[in-house]
This record gives sequence, structure tokens and C-alpha cells, in this order.
Amino acid sequence: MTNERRWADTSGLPPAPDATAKPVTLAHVARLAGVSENTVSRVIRDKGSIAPETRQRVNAAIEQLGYVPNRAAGSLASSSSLIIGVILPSLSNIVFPEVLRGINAGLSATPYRPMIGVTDYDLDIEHQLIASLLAWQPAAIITTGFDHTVGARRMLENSRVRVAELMDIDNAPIDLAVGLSHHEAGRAMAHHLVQRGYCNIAYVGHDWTADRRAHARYVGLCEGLAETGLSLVAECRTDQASSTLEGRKTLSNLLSGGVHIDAVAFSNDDMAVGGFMHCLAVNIAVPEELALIGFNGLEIGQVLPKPLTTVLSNRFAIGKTAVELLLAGVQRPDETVKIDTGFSIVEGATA
Amino acid sequence: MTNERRWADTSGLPPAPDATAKPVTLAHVARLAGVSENTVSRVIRDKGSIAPETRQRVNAAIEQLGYVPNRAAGSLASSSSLIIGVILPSLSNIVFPEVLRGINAGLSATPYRPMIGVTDYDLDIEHQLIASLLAWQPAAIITTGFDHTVGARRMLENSRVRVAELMDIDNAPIDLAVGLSHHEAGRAMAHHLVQRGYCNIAYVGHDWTADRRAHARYVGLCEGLAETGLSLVAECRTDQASSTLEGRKTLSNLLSGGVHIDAVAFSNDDMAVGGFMHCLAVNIAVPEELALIGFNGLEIGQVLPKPLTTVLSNRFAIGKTAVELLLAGVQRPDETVKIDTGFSIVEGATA
DNA sequence: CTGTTAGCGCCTTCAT
DNA sequence: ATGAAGGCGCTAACAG
Repeated sequence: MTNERRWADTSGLPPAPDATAKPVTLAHVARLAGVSENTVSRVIRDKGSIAPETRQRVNAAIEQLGYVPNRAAGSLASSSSLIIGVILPSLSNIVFPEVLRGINAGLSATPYRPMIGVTDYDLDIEHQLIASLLAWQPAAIITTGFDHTVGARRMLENSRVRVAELMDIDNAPIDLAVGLSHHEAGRAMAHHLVQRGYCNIAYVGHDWTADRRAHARYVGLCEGLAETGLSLVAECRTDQASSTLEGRKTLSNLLSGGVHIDAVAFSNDDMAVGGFMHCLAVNIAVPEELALIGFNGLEIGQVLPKPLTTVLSNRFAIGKTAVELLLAGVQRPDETVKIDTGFSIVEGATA
Repeated sequence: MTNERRWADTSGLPPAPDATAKPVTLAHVARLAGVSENTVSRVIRDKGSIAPETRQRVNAAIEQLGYVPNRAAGSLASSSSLIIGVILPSLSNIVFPEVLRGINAGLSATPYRPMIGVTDYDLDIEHQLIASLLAWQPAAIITTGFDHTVGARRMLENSRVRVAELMDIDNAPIDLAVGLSHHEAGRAMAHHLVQRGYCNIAYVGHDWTADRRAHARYVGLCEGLAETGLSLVAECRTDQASSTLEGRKTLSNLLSGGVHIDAVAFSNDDMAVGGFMHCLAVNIAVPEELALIGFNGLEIGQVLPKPLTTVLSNRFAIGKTAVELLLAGVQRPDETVKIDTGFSIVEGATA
């Protein structure tokens, strides 16, 4: 980034409008500048060619009147708005807020604004949100993963808006996918543990029906182990959403099973941090007695007495990259695009 | 909540529109139902009285055509949109996403959608965001705290939109304030520590220039101590934003000062959890050698080997309550309103 | 309870 | 490089 100058700057400190006064419109600006409304509109949108002198007069008038364009009128006239619809599965842990942070960062120097919805991992809710966001004729819709209801997929395909599916790249996108291969990330976790000499490896996870990517990592993990002739010696899953609390409980459950385990792969860092806390509480030496590996690379894992070994997903980059690509081309490209933002093993001290 | 029936239900699984076909409009629905556009509009908005039989025919036509109202047109015609502008200082820790979660929860059964902006604690950015959101003629703007630029305040006061200022209630709101008294919360922390018998109390904090509420808690803390004849024996502040990492470092700095300290009040839970990690790493017994108290009541604090003693702020409730009050009355009330969502001491095991 | 008439403020298309 | 005309889809005000 970035070409700030692409976007008309409507900030600054305009004289605040009087509550009683009618809001300033294009017509007012046009009259003051002594040009037609159309010319003012062109200046604002930086479209067509305008005489430098005219542009200057118009900008002066805009500033003098504190003109702020009415977005609803613009949207109606152009059948498309400066809205980016953003659909997130959840706001309950820090992962999706970080994606949103990336989206916001990509948008902050533009006149586009994110309008958000939260699905709670429910595809029917996603469907409704898509319909509801499409009613605003947004420039793009950003959602998560490749699972959608049949109707939702059709709406997205048939609409002319650009669509980004985030987090995952293991499937065919509607338009643009930005994320990482969770399957590969799972394999990488397996290989890391095996290389470190662990061979009694177990899994602690959370609800897969909601979080399909966690399942993809699990499958990759098993596959990675199989490639070295190993397999999981035990596993324990909660049917709850992931949380440190569930991680703590679920590891405790796993260990009460009596199987000899020397390393645990967790479905994500929240679960892993919870597991670490369990070890602290019952005096299990990490990693000597039990090694732990998480997924995500959250800050909290790096502040533990022993920094958590984990896999970094580039959540901020996923959001930011998606927005940049979306805004780079208004038209949906002929070919779908997948962007791999990658992952990397964070060599902590717990595995 | 709630009275779902107040809001026209435009969900369901309408036949997805064909990309080539013109989108369905009110006129199409009106023709099919054999009524005027206006009647359809009334049915959708549930305004005025409609013959049950007419309503039914209209609804059937809407469903049959998969009609989705064009929000831009509606906004333009009514000079007000179904947008709630939400301005947050940050998305980097879990606190504001939880407020947003509350806002979203309050909005989910309504046709209103949040449009968001992030200030990074910068009032000039807030000012620009307010201007930019006001361009959408939102039904309300939700922001944080009472500090705004002169221009921003004027824009909000002069606009007819409802305004909620969240988190804090220690000042006079423009329209509605929902939050808690951070000053009182600070006092409560002081009294809690003193009651527990600690008398060599120190403070570990983060950047106040950005986070004025953290400062308010500090002032309350000092005042609370003074009420019992005490004062802080030491304090250490980082000029960074709060994080577990900074908490860990800053406590380490504080303790290297050589002053005898038996309890530390932290500016928030992120800092306190970091402090706890420091104690674990250097083998300081908590709370025997050093007691710790945080602020916020984050989940992570409750998963520590010893649950963190802290002060619960009701972040979800703040967001949800604000939205409910905002939507309860479209008009700004004559008198400003302050809602105290309160706080409570979480009696953990660290103080 | 329902229909008619005018816009809302801007953008697109076509002229010049 | 600029202007004129028309309409985007909906809602408000007024009839009836």
C-alpha cells in the first residue's frame, strides 16, 4: 500500500452542519463553484478529466460548505455502494477480530466501510446475513470458508459483487480465497513432533461441526503421523467451542485415560494454553513429561513461563490481503484466485 | 429481548436472483399482489394498518419473487438508514470485540446492521470516522468515552442521530452513556486489597494517554488507598499499549526497584496475566509473597493455576444494553441518560 | 384501509 | 472538458 490519492478526501474539519439547516448537497456546491452538479460529482469521484482550475474551485467550495456526500443517494444512483460486507463466524476469541483488524487496515485509507455480521458458525444464519448484506449492494462480501447453503452460494454467484472466502485454501473459491492450507498445517504439526522424537502422540480438540478447519488440521495431523508410520495413541474432544477452560478440562480428561502419552497436539492455542495451565496446576513438567503444541500463534501462548510451540496463522494478513485484492479490481476476474498466506512453526519451549 | 415481530422478516430461502435478470423491486411485488407500491412498502415496514387479507397477498408475492428491499433507496427516501455506526478504539485485545459482540447480539433480530470503524485511540481518526459514518445517515452512532474533538462533538450534537457513548459513566453524555464508573472500580480495588491486609501496594500500568479509563481507575485506586491512610509504595508504567507481554516486563521492572511490595494492582487483566507469568517464571509465590489484582474479568485470568482476582466489567452487556436503548426510541430524548452496568470483584486466588 | 403524487441526492448517458 | 436530462427504488404527505 498505498495510493491514498485514489480516494477523495472528505475529512478535515468542516464547519459542522446546523441541526435546523438542510444538509449541504451537490447542488449547493455546484452553485457556489459556478459549475454543474455533474462536474462536482466528477471531481469527487476523480472520474473523467477536469480542468485543474475547475477542480480547485470545486474543492474550495466543498471545503467551504463542509459538504459530505450522501452515500445512500450515491449507492442508489450507481447500484453499488462503498460497503464491504464482512461475515465472521464468531467474535468470542481473538482470531476473527484480528482478521477484522486486517480488513479494517486495508480499508482505512479508502471510503469503503465494513458492515459486519456474525454467524456463530451457523450456515443458515450466514445465508440470511448474505441476503441482508446484499440488500445494500455492497462492493464485496467477505466471508469464511467454503461451506455455504445452496441458496447462499447461488446468491453470491449470481450477484455481481466480488466475494472473498477467508482462512482456507483447500477448496475451490467462488471468486477469491485467501488463507492457508489447514490440512498442510496439521501435517506440519505431526512432522514437527515426530522430528523432536515424540512417538506417543495424542490429540485434544474442540467441536468440529462448527469449526471445519480444525477438523482439516486433525486429518492432516493423522496423515502426517501415518507418513512416519505412527498414529495417535489417544484423543479427546469436547463438544464445546474452543476455550482455555475447555482445553484445561479436556487435557485432564485425556490424561485420566491411563494411556502413556508424551506429546499432545491441540486443535488451537486456546485449547493448548488451557492444557498448559492444567500441567502447571497438577505439576506435569512441560515438555519433559508432556510436550504441547498448539495452532494460531496467539500472543498469550508466548507469554507462558515456557513459550508455547505452535503454528502461526497470519490472520491480520489474511484480512488485509483480501481487501487489497478485492479493491484492486471491481470486476470479478474470469478465473478464481487462491492466495496462500502460509503458516510457520513457532519454535517455543513446549515441544 | 425481544419482539421479533416488529421487524419484517426478509429471510427464508427466496429463489436466488438470476444474474442477468433485473433485480426485483417494489413495483414487481405490487403488480403481482395487485396493490400499489405504497401498500407493499407499508406491509414491509409494518406501518399503518393493512387488511389482513392484503397483507397476506403481499407477503405471498414477496416470497414468490424473492424480493429483497433496496436499502439505499429506502435510506435516500427516508433520510435515515438501518445502519448503526460503531466506532471502537481497538480490536487488538478481546475487550472491544466483546462489546461488539453485545452490539451485534442486540441487533441480530433486527434489520439494523453495524458499520464499524477503529480509531486506534486517536481522536482525530474518530472525528473522520464520525463524518464518514454520518454520510450514511445512520440510525445511531455508538462510540467510546466522552473525549471527542470539538468538531466531532458538534457533528454529533447537531445531527439528529442517536448517540451512545460506551464504557464510562463518569461524565455528561451527549445523549446516552452506558458503562461503569472506572473511578469507583479503582476505589473498589483499593478497598479490596486493604481489607485483605495488604499495605505495601504498588501499581503496574500501561499507556494512559490512549486509555483514559485506565487513568480513571488509577485515580480511584489512589483515592481508595488514601481513604484508609495508605498510598502507593511504588508504581511502574509502560508507555506501550497493554498486553500480557508488557505486563510481564513492567512487573519485572517494578520489582527490580528494591521497594518492599506485597500487592500489585494492574491497569487491566492483560497486564495482570503477564505479571502472573513473570511470578511463575521467577518463582514468586502468589499471593503469599506477592498478591495480584487485575481489571476486566477476562476468561484467561480464570484459567491460571490460581484464578486471578480481578474486577468484572460487563462488556457484552454494555454493547447489548446500548443497542436496546438506542432502538427503543428513535428520537433523542430530552434528557441525557446514563446507564450503570456496574462491576463486581471476582474473588480469585491471587489477592 | 389504500392510492396518488412528488421528490430524496446522486450518477449515468448522451450531448456539446 | 463540461452540461442537461432522466431515473435509480423507495417513502412521505396527502387524498380519499
